Amino acid sequence: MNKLLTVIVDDHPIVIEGLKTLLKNEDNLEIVGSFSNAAQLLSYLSRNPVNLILLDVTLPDIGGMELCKMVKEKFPDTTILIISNHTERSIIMQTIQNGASGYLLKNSSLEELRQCITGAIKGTICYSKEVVEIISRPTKNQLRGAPQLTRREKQVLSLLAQGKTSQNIAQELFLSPLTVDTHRRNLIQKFEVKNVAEMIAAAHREQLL
Amino acid sequence: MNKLLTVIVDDHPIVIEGLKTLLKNEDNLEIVGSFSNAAQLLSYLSRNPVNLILLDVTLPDIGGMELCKMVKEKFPDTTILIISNHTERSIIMQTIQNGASGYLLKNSSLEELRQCITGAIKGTICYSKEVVEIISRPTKNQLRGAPQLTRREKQVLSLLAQGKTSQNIAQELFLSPLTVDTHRRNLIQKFEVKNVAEMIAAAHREQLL
DNA sequence: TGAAAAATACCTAAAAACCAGTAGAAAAAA
DNA sequence: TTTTTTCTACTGGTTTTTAGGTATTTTTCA
Repeated sequence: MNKLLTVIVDDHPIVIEGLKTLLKNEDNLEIVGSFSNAAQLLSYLSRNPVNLILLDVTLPDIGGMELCKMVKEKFPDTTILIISNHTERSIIMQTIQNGASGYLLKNSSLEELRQCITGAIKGTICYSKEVVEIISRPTKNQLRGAPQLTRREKQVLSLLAQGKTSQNIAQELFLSPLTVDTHRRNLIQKFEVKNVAEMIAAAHREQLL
Repeated sequence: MNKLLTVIVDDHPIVIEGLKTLLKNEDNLEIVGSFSNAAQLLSYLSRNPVNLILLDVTLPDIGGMELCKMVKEKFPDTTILIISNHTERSIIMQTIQNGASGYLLKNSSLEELRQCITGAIKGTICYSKEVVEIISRPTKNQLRGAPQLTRREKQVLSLLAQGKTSQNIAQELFLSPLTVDTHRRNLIQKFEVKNVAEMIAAAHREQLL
């Protein structure tokens, strides 16, 4: 089997050197080039065959995200592995959407790197362990999550969103206005907001209205 | 060019089969999955790249509307086409507002479907013929419409939604609290609501926040 | 340039919301 | 059945909003 023709794209020379060293002894892989920006890579690709690209997402000229997309359009048979420090879920998901076959953090072990490369070449998408964690843990928006509301509180919230005053609500629910007031205060505490206006906005964001 | 990776989400197996059959012979599109509820779709999306989602709005678990929004937040590059039987204007408009790239009725022709898919992928929003008719005749709701707000009013509205008091806002905008008060009152009048809480809810409905 | 719209600011007073507690009864969960 | 949560209601006090106005200065645009 031919060796995998591999290039590295990263604007940190140190990272390039590190990867080169790490992969020097891999016998099914040969590093044929390394570039510090997108233009260099594209120029090289148009002249030479490449099987695998190890790509950083932060580059001086084009965002790695777009670059990934461009490369995949022109050279769909080339496998792209993202090697990055970004731990934001959205960025990771986006790169995959743009055609990358995997995502590794720069502190990944050689073992993980090797595993991801072989996986990616076979066509599967491959993440390093930490990345899997990031993907599987819901976003902080979901993490903080909508507060747990009681039945009564939901009722009161909904009536507040209709512009009703405590008195109105009390009449409607056959309660003392003071009780409604308590519910209102508990709601504001649960939502961790300053007043009803902000609470309505928050409730809307959390799809509670 | 790669084939468009397409998934179908509908709780009617018959619709799924129908769409599959219709699209089987499209050579620039490949159906890689079909799901009967939102949870299945989300789980698949987190693991696999998808270019196009054909989505029904009525699903057993989450409303297609919310689902649409969620998907677009997490995977903004995925194109969503709504395929539905709902002919209510508000629903159609809402899906578009939530990030869908088009809306078709289930009785649309293959020709229309094809046209909408190519259009949507290119970034334009695409409706089938009947849907265009529905949209073009405005409803009484649309007649009342969202109020016309001035620049300052929008600012104040936004800050109110953040739970700020008139004093806070005044400081932030270098105004007299009394001025902010005036803006607030004008806003409440324009929205024809009773207080700020209801206004925030209304503003959210009209997609002004 | 002149009219209309928007932004600014003020007054008064009542109504409502917000804050910080407490506490008994009812319902749900352990 | 005991414990916990939820629902109920209260005291007392402060801050903010709301409702009725009026009025000057900027901006905008026709």
